[in-house]
Amino acid sequence: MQFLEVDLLTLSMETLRDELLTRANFSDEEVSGIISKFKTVSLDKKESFLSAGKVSDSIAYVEKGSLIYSQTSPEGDDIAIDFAFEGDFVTYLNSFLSDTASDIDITTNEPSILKTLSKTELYDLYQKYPKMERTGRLLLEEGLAKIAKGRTIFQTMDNQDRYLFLMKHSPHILQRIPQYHVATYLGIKPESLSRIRRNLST
Amino acid sequence: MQFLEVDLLTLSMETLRDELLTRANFSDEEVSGIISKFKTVSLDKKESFLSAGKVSDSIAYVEKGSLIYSQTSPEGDDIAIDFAFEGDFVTYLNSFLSDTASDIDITTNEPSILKTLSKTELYDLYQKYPKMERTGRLLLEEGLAKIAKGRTIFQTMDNQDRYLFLMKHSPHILQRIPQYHVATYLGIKPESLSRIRRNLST
DNA sequence: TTACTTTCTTAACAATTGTCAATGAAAAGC
DNA sequence: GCTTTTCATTGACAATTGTTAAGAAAGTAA
Repeated sequence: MQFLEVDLLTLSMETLRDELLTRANFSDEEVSGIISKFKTVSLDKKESFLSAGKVSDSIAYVEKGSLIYSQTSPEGDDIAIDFAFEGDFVTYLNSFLSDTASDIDITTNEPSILKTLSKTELYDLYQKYPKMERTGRLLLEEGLAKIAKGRTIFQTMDNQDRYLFLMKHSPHILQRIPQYHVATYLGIKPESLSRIRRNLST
Repeated sequence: MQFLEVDLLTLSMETLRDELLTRANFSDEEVSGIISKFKTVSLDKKESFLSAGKVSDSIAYVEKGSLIYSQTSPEGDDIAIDFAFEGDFVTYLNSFLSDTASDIDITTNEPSILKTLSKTELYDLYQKYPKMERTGRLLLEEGLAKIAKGRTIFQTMDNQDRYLFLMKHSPHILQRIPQYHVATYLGIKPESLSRIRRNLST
């Protein structure tokens, strides 16, 4: 059991290493220096990574598991904003960049292993390894393109087409996230999603 | 008239200069070297900056005027995806990053003056001025935070609240963009936006 | 100015979604 | 095993939005 965990961590460490290596030509020592700053955090199901009211002062690389970004409406409903899976970087930029209180929660959807890095440590790394700026820029470019596409989906498709799009392009979301969270993520009520699914199966 | 235009260009040039200066400590020579690579382009109303089917191979800084990102639905309707105003950088990242054909159009909403830079020139600048990576990263961070917020609005607010949000946070859009474009931007039909406006005024 | 085009509003009806309440199924805890 | 909780589905009705078509208002050009 001990060995299994060590294997798992070793494997996961290499994943983050690959992530960094593919985006800039760091030397092995540089990559090790960067990775050594990350801290491993294990969270149970439904544990919080970021709570509304607190400042998002770190980023996390998802080694294993999944997380849900959610916002509580004035009526008290929880609305899913986004999801994160293995290989994703997690933070709430609106809070992170301006050091202001977050209006969203980020909680685990299942037991998860994260590699975290504080904002201070990240900025130290930018200072120490200027090539990191490129890694940061490339990750942000990909993230921006992805989320912009997501917003376009909302503007151009109706509810059923959004669900079909999710089935086609993000089946892992439907497999791993409870359906009522998928519904609010699509901007509709769980009952409406049930109806859409029923219509599709006939 | 000649003088007026020169004044205008000089003024506008300094705007882009400020944009660069505030995000990294470039020397005056560096800023001049960077800015000299931009080309000034004047477009009339409803002229195209990017057409669907073509690759987005340049970025543009909006010196004056406004532009509309739009997508044509399978039914042939034009849907506004985003708008750009003075001070914004314009490109379609999905196409720009992967050199694939764009599925959206970017056209001027009014006569506009743009400062354009080709992808090749931009990457040369990243190479020549490593500090540019930081400028790029910072612009992307702001852009990502902004567009992520926009998507959250879609997921958490109903149509009326989205319109009220736009009134409060982006009144310039309502002042300068035709209402039927604002409607599709909000994900609704122009007739629905009219109804919402009528309900609000009673 | 007049004529023309574009944009915005209105109304009636159809279609979709939300709301509320009840039931069934699946998962979690004991 | 059982019980309890959570989640998904269904149906009836209300509320909202889409559709279609018409006309009013605003903007453009001759």
